[in-house]
Amino acid sequence: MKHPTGRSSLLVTVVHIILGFDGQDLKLLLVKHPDGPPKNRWCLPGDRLQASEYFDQTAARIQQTLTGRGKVHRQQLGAFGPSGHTAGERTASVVFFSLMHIRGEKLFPLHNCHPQWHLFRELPVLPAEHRSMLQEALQYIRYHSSVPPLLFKLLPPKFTIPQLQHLYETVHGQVFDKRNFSRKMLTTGLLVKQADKEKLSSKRGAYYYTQREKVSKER
Amino acid sequence: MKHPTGRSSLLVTVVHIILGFDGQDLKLLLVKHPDGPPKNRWCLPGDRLQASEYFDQTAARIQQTLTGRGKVHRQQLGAFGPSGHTAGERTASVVFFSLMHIRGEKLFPLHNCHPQWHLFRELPVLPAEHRSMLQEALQYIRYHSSVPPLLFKLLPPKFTIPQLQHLYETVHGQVFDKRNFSRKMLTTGLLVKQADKEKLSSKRGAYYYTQREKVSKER
DNA sequence: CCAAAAGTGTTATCGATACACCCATGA
DNA sequence: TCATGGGTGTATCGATAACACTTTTGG
Repeated sequence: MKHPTGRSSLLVTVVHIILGFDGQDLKLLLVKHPDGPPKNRWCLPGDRLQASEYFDQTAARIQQTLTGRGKVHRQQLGAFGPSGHTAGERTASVVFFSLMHIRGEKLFPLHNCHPQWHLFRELPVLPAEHRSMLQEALQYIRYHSSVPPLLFKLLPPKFTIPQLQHLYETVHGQVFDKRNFSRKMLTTGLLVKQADKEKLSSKRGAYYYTQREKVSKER
Repeated sequence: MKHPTGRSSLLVTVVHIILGFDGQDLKLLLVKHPDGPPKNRWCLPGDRLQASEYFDQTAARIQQTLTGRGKVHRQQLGAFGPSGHTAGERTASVVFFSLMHIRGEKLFPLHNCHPQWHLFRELPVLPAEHRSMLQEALQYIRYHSSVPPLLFKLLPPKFTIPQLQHLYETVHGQVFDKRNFSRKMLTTGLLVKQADKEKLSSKRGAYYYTQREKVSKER
């Protein structure tokens, strides 16, 4: 597997784009470094590989450390860079993204970086390279959100169709017809209607749904 | 952009999966290392980054060196590994794939590696990690071959519809209805019928087509 | 004249879209 | 009782899939 020898002088980090949905709003997990660089500026969470880690294990560890949860959807976007093209030190990043629902637990620091959920629609300005990583992630998610319903990974255990529609509209940046939307979601057969309703955001209340546990193989 | 400091001990290489189509058969470009490792065994071409190279530049250089052509479609699949999980030396690979038509020119060695086109349907056994890279590339190509017609990148300047169908069938590993196939291809508006015919593979002959130069912005 | 591959047209089905009204309830 | 958001049904259109026969020509 090895190619002509030589030791890389690259610094390789894993950057992890963590999107969350709390039932109302889409959010992005950002961290701020008190001692930088970049100093005191919000950016995407990331870390170096530890000994014997695969890239995806690093991503899982970052997420586990920050959010306390590791068993969630996660996917690699690709390798970026290396940046620092002219300088002596070069940095490459392997970028992952993850979709999780936010239960409201506390976030934990990673290497003294302060983590915080940010409303997706009101993000602070990120470093240029992080912006392009985020753009690619969004592009990927939009493109893949329909057929295998990727965005379902963002859902809390119980959710309503209007919440789900709101989520799709946020991600796609456009509005959908509510009848067509609910029909499409329902006909996937992946949603299970519950008996109880969510009554906070409307007087009538909207039925809760859960995701179907397992799609049994057809016979 | 940088994260907590420390120098990576990783060896980072770029692996490039180059698929070619000569109008008849789908082929894969493999190289054999006379001095290994892996010794005297066919595997996917690859190389280390040179100073100031981006990953995609490395991939372009590999392709340029081996085939003499650099201006072709190329895409990153992602980062693999790092392998060598237990040993001291760890290797990560950033994998690209590329689709090009084969004009029949000579191939050129890269670092003494002997390159050769192999029939896609009769590939030698590759190292395990290379097999999984190839699997992922195929999955990607199959999934994305319809909407923006990715496989068109494999086509020579002139080709026939039956050749195109044969290519699709090879990649997908299944057969398609010839009437539906040609209708779908023609209605994309991306093909331009030529006056002359290809007469080698049939008595009647099949019309040549070319790809439309540029899709002019509507109206 | 015949084998072999190229080329062509119609119908049925499915999924996607557009669109308008009634329901339940807290205030 | 009414304003607010939740829930439902129907008609149309375009894309896809299934399917069979005719054309050309080298041998």
